[in-house]
Amino acid sequence: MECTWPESLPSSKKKAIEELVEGRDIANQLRSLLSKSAGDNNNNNKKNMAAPAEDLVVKILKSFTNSLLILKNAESDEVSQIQANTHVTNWNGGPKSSESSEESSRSTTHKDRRGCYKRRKTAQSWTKETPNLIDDGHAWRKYGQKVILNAKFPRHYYRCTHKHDQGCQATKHVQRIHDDPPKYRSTYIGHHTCRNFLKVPELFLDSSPPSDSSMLLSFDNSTITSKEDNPFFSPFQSSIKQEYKEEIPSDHTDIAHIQSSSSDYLVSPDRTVAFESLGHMSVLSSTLDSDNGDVISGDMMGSVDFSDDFLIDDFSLQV
DNA sequence: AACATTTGACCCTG
DNA sequence: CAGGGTCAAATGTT
Repeated sequence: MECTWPESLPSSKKKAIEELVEGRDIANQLRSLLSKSAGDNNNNNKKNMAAPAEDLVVKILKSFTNSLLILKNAESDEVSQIQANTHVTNWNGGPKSSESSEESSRSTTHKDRRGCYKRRKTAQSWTKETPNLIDDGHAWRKYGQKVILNAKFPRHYYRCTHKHDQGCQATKHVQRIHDDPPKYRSTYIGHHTCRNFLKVPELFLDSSPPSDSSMLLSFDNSTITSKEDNPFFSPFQSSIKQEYKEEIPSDHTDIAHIQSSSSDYLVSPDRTVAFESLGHMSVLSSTLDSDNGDVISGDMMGSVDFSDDFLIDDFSLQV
């Protein structure tokens, strides 16, 4: 499949974005409403608040449903689920040569002492670029570092910590690609089959205004992505301990600082409110199962790892 | 002691 | 053969 995100958004996607923006706005209203409600919830106005909140929630769900339908009907819909507006810049779903350059086409043979050395053949990969080093919620273990030709910075190779105990084949490599405005390109290869990351009680739906520092799932700057795909996914767990230390700019030298700031993105009371309001209203599954099911459970599913709780939350919201 | 990182060698592919 | 991905011994950290 072609993996590069089109230069100009198709009109259907623009429409989808409009819908999502509307959904966000309504969610903002809902948030205000709920916060007011929470402010004086020991009064007797529970019932007053319930009706308009419900109405707004219905609007949100409808808006998201429309978005999904639009996206589903768009060409290359599987990409759109992931890439619309995100930092993801490339998706390698099949034989492709530009960026990953890692496409074996021959059989691999084991050799002696390196034992089970086996280069991944057809694993899908996708890249994203982030200005920060952000925990993505998985436990990664560094297994190598290479100086790359024509690259100013070495490339760091990570595999899932649970490669051995759970057979998780996910790997990634991260390379700093810009210095001044720090920019890191992460390439994820394969998907996680482990379930190591801590469950996230909140839904990371950014229903807050753009002024909010939250980035995850923001419909302005990014979109719903899988946890795997989203660099801001990781809530509590710092999965990469000593990553990038020689490349981190002076003001980011403190790993702990970086990780805590990523947590700031993630733990947003606003999103918690949104989740608690919406989480039980999952309606989408039927739509997705009937139509997008192939996308979810197929290759894309495999590569992006939608098989977790977070995925469920995501799609529950999108209705 | 257990686990993670570092690092040079090995291996694969173009 | 060069470049890049992976392995695993050595070393560091908790």
